[in-house]
Amino acid sequence: MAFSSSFRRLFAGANSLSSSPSSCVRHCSTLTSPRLFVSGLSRLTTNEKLQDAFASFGELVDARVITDRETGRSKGFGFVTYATIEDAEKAKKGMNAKFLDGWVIFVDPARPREPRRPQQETPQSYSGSGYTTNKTIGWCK
DNA sequence: GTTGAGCGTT
Repeated sequence: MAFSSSFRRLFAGANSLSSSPSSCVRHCSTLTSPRLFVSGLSRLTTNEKLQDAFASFGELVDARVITDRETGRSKGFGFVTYATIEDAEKAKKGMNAKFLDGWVIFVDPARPREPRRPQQETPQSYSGSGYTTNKTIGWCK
């Protein structure tokens, strides 16, 4: 059978074509911070509601709805902080585009707030020989 | 009562 050889070549070509140099994207959507930004909240949603809605995904360290100081009402978004990043990831995937108080809420990784003044210790852990220990977060299973 | 796409307080 002379067909098998041409088939083999076609398959080999297709296989080599499937390798793209810019396709270095890993299926790893791990967050870099256990802090989540929740938007789309109802103006009636309060901290307890937010906490109650997100508590079932992991250990919730903090959950607060941002309220305007002048009016005392919710600004329509809030922040939730989990004990671990995995829980935050689970909550993000589990609560994103879901309903809360009749509104569709969106969960996204919170942006790192501006560098605060030198009050908190700077854990610049050195390895001993002048090299910084890179404690990169990103457990990819 | 207030219907918006928005990243905050010690």
